[in-house]
Amino acid sequence: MQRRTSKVSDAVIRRLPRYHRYLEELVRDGIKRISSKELSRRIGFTASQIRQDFNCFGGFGQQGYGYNVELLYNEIKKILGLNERYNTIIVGAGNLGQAIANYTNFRKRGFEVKALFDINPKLIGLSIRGIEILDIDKMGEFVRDNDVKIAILCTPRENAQQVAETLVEYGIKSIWNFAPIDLDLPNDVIVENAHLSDSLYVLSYRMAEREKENKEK
Amino acid sequence: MQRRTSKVSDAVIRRLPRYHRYLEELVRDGIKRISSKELSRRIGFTASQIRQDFNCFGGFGQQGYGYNVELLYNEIKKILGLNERYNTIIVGAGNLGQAIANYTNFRKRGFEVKALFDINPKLIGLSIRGIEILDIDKMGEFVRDNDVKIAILCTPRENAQQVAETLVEYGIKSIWNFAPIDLDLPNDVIVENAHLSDSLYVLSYRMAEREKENKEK
DNA sequence: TAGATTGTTAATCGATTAACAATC
DNA sequence: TAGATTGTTAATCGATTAACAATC
Repeated sequence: MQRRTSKVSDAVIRRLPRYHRYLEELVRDGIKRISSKELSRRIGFTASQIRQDFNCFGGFGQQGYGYNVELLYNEIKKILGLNERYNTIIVGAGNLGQAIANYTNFRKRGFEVKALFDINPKLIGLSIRGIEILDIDKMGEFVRDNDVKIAILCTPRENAQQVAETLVEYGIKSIWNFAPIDLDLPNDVIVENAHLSDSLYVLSYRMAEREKENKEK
Repeated sequence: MQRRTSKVSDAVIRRLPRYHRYLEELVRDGIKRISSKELSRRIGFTASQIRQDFNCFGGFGQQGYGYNVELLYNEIKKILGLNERYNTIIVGAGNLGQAIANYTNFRKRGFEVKALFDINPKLIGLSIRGIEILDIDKMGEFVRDNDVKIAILCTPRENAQQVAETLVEYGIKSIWNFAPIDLDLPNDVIVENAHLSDSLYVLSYRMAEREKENKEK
């Protein structure tokens, strides 16, 4: 139960996907090396922060030279676990669930949707890009038999907690949660929220703030 | 250009939608008053932080009593700008764009999708919940004629920057960006990112981290 | 070798938590 | 009045930035 692992802060972790994106672009553009200064100019973090961030995971650079783009990109990929493949299921085959099943980018990155589940008899039996929508009653069996590592939760808010508990019973340890609710689950279950409405409300907050500023003038 | 407005930090702002959610639940459950201590127990922020956060916007509580749930809920709603209505358009009518158009929750909150836009002739002319998919060439005209306040950007990464620039030319000042790219736009344009893959990668990071911890044992 | 740039330590800044006087 | 709980100031903690020695 000890926690030796020098915990990397959440702030750093949430910057990693952005590094990944920019490094991918550099690779795409055929750029071979980059300094923290130049990366700073592009990505918008300070050079100091960039070096600090990378050094949470070990030194990937070389004094006087900078960073080898390809090497750094591969390291970040590995840190993010993007060298692995993960079987996933989508629970809740409504519009959002179907959209995610349809979204090929995730599959390209190693996240493969093996099935969708729903309670709606009208949906059960349909296929999205060759992925079947199954009865939610079959979920437990499916999880056990198909080495499912991630559940993508796209049910309405009302059902989310209960469905999540069921998933955990069946051995799921990672949930990507789109339902607008904070799941209450055992500590060893990893939950990452994609609360779209929270994000939209921040946008609307900033609009309201702007409005207020303009009035005050 | 002066910035007198006592700027509320991003950390506080990003907690507001969560307060909103919990307060809504309290209202739904018919609870009339709540102390920061009890709210802390439910929401998981410290009582101290809760009081600090609310006091960024003025004192909504009463010593010895706590907070009136309904009043507080309405204040948070107002702060988030959720007492307003906003006309929106969705640009990019692929799976994600369609899913968002279909998602009735946003409309209930005052975000009304007036049209979708796409370049794909197969999609143009179709309707999603009575909302038409129009040719992207009509976008400028539509924005001008329909008091569109928010553009929801759901194009592929490759087109996002260019489409965003066009939107800004037509007067759009707020963009909810689902494309996996950081848009480079004038400072007065409000951009809120909903980078789904970034969120997924954080999940996969935590899985990889867990894996490593287990190995080290 | 001289110049560039990292890795890392120290300084600063901002956000969170604790404490408590004010007051309902 | 006594008890509860806020609003707010002060203390602490953690994250970001600056500085610089190490070194390619």
